[in-house]
Amino acid sequence: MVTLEDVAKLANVSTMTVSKVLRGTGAISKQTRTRVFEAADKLGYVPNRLAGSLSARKSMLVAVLIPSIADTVYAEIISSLHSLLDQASLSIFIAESLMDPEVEERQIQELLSLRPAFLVRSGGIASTQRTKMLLQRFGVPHIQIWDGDDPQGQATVGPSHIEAGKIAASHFLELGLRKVAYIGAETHKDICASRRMESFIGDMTAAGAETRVLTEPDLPRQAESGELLTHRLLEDGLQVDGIFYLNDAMAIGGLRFLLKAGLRVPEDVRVMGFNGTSREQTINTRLTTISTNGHALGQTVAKTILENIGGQLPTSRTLCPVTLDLGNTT
Amino acid sequence: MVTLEDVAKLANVSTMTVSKVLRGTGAISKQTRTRVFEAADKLGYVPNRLAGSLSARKSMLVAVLIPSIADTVYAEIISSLHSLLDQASLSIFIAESLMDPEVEERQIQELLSLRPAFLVRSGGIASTQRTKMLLQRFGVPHIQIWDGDDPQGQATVGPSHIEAGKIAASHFLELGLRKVAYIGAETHKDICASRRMESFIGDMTAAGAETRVLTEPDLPRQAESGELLTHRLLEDGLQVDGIFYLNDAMAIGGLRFLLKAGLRVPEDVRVMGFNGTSREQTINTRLTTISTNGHALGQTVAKTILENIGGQLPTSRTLCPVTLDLGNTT
DNA sequence: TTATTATGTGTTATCGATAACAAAATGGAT
DNA sequence: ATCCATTTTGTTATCGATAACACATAATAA
Repeated sequence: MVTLEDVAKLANVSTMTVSKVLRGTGAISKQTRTRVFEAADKLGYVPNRLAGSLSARKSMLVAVLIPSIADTVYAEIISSLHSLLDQASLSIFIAESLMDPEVEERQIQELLSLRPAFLVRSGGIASTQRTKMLLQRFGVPHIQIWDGDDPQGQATVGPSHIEAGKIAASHFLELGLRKVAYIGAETHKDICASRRMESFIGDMTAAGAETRVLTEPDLPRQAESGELLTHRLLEDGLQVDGIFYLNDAMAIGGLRFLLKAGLRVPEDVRVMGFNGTSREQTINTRLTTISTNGHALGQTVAKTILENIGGQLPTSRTLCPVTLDLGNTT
Repeated sequence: MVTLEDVAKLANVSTMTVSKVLRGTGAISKQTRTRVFEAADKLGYVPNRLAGSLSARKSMLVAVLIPSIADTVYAEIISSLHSLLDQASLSIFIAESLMDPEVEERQIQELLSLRPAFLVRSGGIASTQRTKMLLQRFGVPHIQIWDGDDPQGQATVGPSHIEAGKIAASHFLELGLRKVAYIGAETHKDICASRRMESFIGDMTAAGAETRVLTEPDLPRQAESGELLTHRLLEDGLQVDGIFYLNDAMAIGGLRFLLKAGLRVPEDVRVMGFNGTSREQTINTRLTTISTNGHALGQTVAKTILENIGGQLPTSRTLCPVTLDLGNTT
């Protein structure tokens, strides 16, 4: 393995000089610079950032902890985050918390063991006491994303799920709906979803509408679950004129079932999703949904990181806009 | 920051003893073990893996380079990879190549600077000469995924895109189609897509069918592009009875356009996608598609890594199955 | 010419762990 | 009590860089 020293020997300078040249710090004459570059190039030298970070007591790593990489929302955020951080030579490493506080704790420990410069962590789950202590003790600049309503991190970037619920409610109310349902899954773990549900149900109830909540723990948040729960809702003989789903996938499953059951959407029942991830995928139906812009969120996070790298990350809160995307299901 | 030494002092032993206890190596008496654990616990010690890896000359890092994190296929692979590697305390860090050989080269360099134990890299693009040299020189165990037809890595895991194209062709031929088109995008960069296209067109032509290829560089591989290119195809006045799309998103866009244009699917035109990512998302239409199992792929990769960690990664090739998912568009 | 700055370049200590080997403690067996 | 084999613990060197400062060398001023 080629080291700084090998390059130094070939270029006939000290390792320190090579280090300076390669990082562009310090004052090195043009000739030695080219000599060093040539040597490094000839040897195919790739710096060892493990050693570098250890020595400099600062790393170029950004740790990201999200519930699931396979979830489009987070994937989009990370992708956008990556593309900006990349320009600053910051590497991203990721872990999944699966919405489980215990897992989150373990993962954060793993992540911290790499001594990242920043920790980007999805909020929305009830972190354990130990997790909070760890974060505090380590003093890593810590950005919480997704749960914009809860300013836990030093910086918080995310949509307000309370607002999302309000938007759904006000839209349903404008349409004059009087009997509505919320259909979700795993509500006990997902604080963000709970916020949407509560503010939605709260507003609807306050306006005198009849409400119903259907959730079931340990149900994957997929189309089939939407179908299942919608099926259950209808079985109960309940007549609803609007359903707000946990996410788009479940809304689509629900739609599937409603149409199969002979109901007309939006004439008989109106349907609203959350997340806007399905806009791309549907053919005739454009789901009415409340969407957040993952790309923008990622950008904001990246900007926050780049602006504060090396310094103190100030406490701040950025609320990302949530917008109502009118489709043809309401 | 708490170090090994702090723990050692508190437990009244040497750092080496602490190191051994925490890693479970060497023979340490039960009492010192508990003493060390208690001390570590009290101090909230989290090992510094930068230092550890540097010292042990081996890291617990797995580098992953894929075209795009936001792409469902890859996200699924990484997610499944993560969940297995996690059990072995292997951390994943990722980078996007954007299907650009230059970017790939830069990213690989960044990734190698962390001295990963394994490099998982998506094939399907034409790597630069320097990239190949780097990989060889570094001798990192290197697993190529996605392009199962091209055994470039020490281990290759992926579907055969040639087979995928053949499956599409044979299905179309069984249905008696005589005039078919392939609609794609960015074909010059994406070798995998090219393989599908070529084997599809090859087989169709060999069977005497009339074929047409419509691709355009620098077009995002999204629904809109599918709409656009399908529009263009129809404009040309060409009558086709089957279209094979680059991926599901584009197929869905295509479908959207075909239906808008008053064509019946599958009666007038048959449509086939690739990837099976949309099964979840559609409501009435189940797109006929050729799908690969990203989860299984990730598992295979993880297994390969876990089995060969610390040792030599033997050259191997695992072809992942591609299956025809019959929907109602053919 | 000598003193005084800049401008380059090199020295030494250090970061936080682990490997490899060395030393001490323990426990029978004689 | 002595010795050898185990079991347990500690020492020293090292991994590959960087920080901080020290030392040359060249450029400018007095």
